[in-house]
This record gives sequence, C-alpha cells and structure tokens, in this order.
Amino acid sequence: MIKKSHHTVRQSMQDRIEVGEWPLGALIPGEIELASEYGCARTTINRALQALADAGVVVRKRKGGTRVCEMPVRHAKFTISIVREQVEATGCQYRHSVLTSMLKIPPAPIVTRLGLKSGEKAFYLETLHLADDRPFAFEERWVNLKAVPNILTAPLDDISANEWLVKTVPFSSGDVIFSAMNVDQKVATSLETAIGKAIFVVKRTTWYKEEFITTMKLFYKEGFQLYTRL
Amino acid sequence: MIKKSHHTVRQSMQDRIEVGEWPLGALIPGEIELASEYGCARTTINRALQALADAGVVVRKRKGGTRVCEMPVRHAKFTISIVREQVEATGCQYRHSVLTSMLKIPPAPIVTRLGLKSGEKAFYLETLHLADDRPFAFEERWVNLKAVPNILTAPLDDISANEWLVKTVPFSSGDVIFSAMNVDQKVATSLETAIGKAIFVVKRTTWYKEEFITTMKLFYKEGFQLYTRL
DNA sequence: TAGTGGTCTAGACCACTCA
DNA sequence: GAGTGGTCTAGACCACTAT
Repeated sequence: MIKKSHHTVRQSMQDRIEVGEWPLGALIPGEIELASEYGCARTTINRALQALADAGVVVRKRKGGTRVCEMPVRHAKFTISIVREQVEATGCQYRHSVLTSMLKIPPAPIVTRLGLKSGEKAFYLETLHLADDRPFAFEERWVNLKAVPNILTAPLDDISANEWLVKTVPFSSGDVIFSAMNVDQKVATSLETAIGKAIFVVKRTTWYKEEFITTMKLFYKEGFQLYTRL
Repeated sequence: MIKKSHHTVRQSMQDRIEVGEWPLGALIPGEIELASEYGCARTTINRALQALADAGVVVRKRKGGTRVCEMPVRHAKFTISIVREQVEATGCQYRHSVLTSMLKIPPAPIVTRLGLKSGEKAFYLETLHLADDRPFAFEERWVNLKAVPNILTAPLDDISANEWLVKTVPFSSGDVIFSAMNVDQKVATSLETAIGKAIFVVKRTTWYKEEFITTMKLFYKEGFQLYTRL
C-alpha cells in the first residue's frame, strides 16, 4: 500500500522498473494484484499502465499480461509550431517578408501532390522569416486555390502564410519530412549563407478532409538544431 | 445521442471541429452536457476530451471550459528506434562493423557532459551501420565506464553498442538533437560520400538516474530523411 | 464563490489471445 | 476455455480559476 493517483502510481512503477525490481522483459503483476498492492481501484492502475505503454515503457497484451519493454522504444515528441513561435522562443524579434507571390503552374511533382489538372495554376509563395532582422528560415510554399481561394486576399505581409493557414483552415492532417541538403544559390542568397552549406530542411504537406491544401519547404539557416528531451 | 466508446466520441468531436461546427477558438459544451448528448457517462467524454487535448486539438481549463485550440499546435511523434530497426524497416539487411574501440581521454566538451574528472578515460567507439552492405550511418560514441563498466566485455561485434546499451541499461532519460552538417573527411570516407555533402545528424545523450551513461553522434548517409505523419 | 475539469471508486461486461 | 487488459457506468469528491 503506497499511494494513489495514477500519476503517483505511474511514477512508482516507472521507478520499480528503473531500479531493476522489474527487469527488462519481465512480466509485471496483473492489474488486480497491483490494485490491492497500491490500495486503489483497478481503473487507477489501468490508467497508469496505459500511460507507461503509451510512453513505450511497457507492452501490454490481453491474456499475455504487461511486461517491461525489452527494447525501450522511446518516443520523441516534437511540437510542430509556426515559425514565428519558434523564433520568439529563442527570445528574438520575429519578422517576415514576402519575396515572391504569384499564380504559377507548378512543376510536375507538385501537380501530382496537389491533385491538380495539368496546366492548372496554383498560388506560389516565397517567404523569408527573420529573427532580430537576421535571416532565420526561407520558405517555399504552394497553395491549392481550390481549397483556399481566399488566401489571395489575405494580408500576407502582416501575417505569414504559415500562420494564416493554421488559423484559418479548421484542422488538417499532414506529413512532415526532415532532411539535410546543400544549400543552392537561390536559398543561399536569401539566407545570406555560402553556397553548399549544409542546412536543415523541413518539408510539410497538409490536407483538409482528403483535399490537398498546401505543401511547403522550410530551409533553416545553417546551424539550426531541433532539440527534444526523451 | 450518437454512440459511445471514447474513441468514437473523440472522432466525432474531432469531426465536428473539422466541419466547423465548433470553430477555432470556440468554447465547447461542458462535459455533462456532452455526456447527455452522446448518451454516455461523463468519464467517457472526459477521456475523449483529454485525448484531444493531448493531441493539441483543444485546450482545457478548469472553470474556463474546453475550447478549440486557436493555433492548432500539432505534435509530431518520432519513434527513436535503434539503427538496426531503422534499417530493417526499409527492407534491407542490417550489419554493423566496429571501426574503433578504445579507452581514451575525451575532449573537454565530452568531459563536462559526462561529469568526468579531467584526465579520466572513457570508452570510445566508432561504428559503421550498413544496409545491404552499403553504408547507412556512422556512429561516434562515448560511454561512461563508471556507469557501465561491463560494456568492455560486451560482444560488440555481434550486437551494436547502440542495441547493447538499450537492452542492458534498465531505463533512461535523455535528449536528442537533430541537425545538418557538411560531412568531414573522416565520416565521408566511412560513408563513402564526397566531402562536404550535407548529411543528417542526430546527437543523443542518455542518463540513468542522474548519472551520465553515453553520448553519441549518428551521421546518416546523404539523402537520409526522417518521416512522420501528423 | 461557483462552475468546470481532474480524478477515484466499485462493479460490471466485453474482447482478445494464449494454451 | 480461461485469464488479462479494455472500457463503460454512476456517483462522488477535489482542485483550480474565472468572475
């Protein structure tokens, strides 16, 4: 009998794993047994164990019981925030500047991705994000006008397309790809970087209810790092 | 009265947000009201709403109620797996090869990070990870011998240090840093890449109960991408 | 201070899966 | 078939916080 509250219980159980009382791969007592041991309802134990399972610390199977994960697969959680917040989080002043804004027939891969007809135009944007007036990231973006026609009248000089879309489109699914690339001349110029420098790139595509909305590439200034705790 | 099961309820509510029935920033009905609407217990509604809050879709405050998140901060969840699993996930055959393995006095930044005394040695490892016998990633690792002395007798040719540590050390916290860099000569040689190519780098440091265990850098072959769905 | 979410409980039934 | 986790319920009390 220790304490209650699924948080407390969770922490306690995690400790027992760390201490080695429950070794890697070991089978943990059942929920009912733990409930009586901790002197709480099974529901509470269940919550705690589900949280641990969610964190990848234990694996649960019906009838199989709960066991400590042999290969602790840790989950890193990134908050995909808008660039402005990223900049402001570093204590810098955010500003952005629209470099290019036009209707344009996108290249083939984009056409496919957006589900456009060939020859159909989309909205193309190039934006420079600045931190304390120094280049922070360069953004290339394609927007599907069928999905978001009113972006043409949005005040994109005041609010970045990034932010406008997030605030306007109710909700969306999407994918994110992180990679590294050697910066080309165009991006290098905007970022005031030497050509060929390795930079961190994030590609993101978002949909709203199966309809493509936008795809973008974000080229971060050299030296950018993405940090997370496990 | 629609259905039950917190999954169903969660999905339903998410739909109502997507459809615009509950616009961005709007206040959602209270749990009791929703419970009667959905014809289920308040607990069930609570679960669903907590899940949505966890996903960053809504924000909840006691007395303030639940409202749709104005700035939908999406959370990307990465599974920090061992390299072998990463390789095998692509359908390739995994193999690794220990290039260097020695006791060595680490450079200053590492000493600080590991909490060593100056002049104290640590275990240094260089490992090449291969996919179908082609270079996949190059790993540099420092291990704190005070924390894990028996790594010296581990069969690191059969099982990578990466995997051995994960399987041996009960549990640990840590941090992860993603970045991009221009590959230097040493790494380029191992990865069979041209010097200066942009590669994706992951730095990871792990602790076990406040004690430093290991720090490593993983240099991925050029072209490597980290993918996630939102 | 009143209202909302946060959590606990005790009991129940279901669903999966291992043997 | 039996055992374990998954989930629901109805009621209760607590904790935070907006007003």
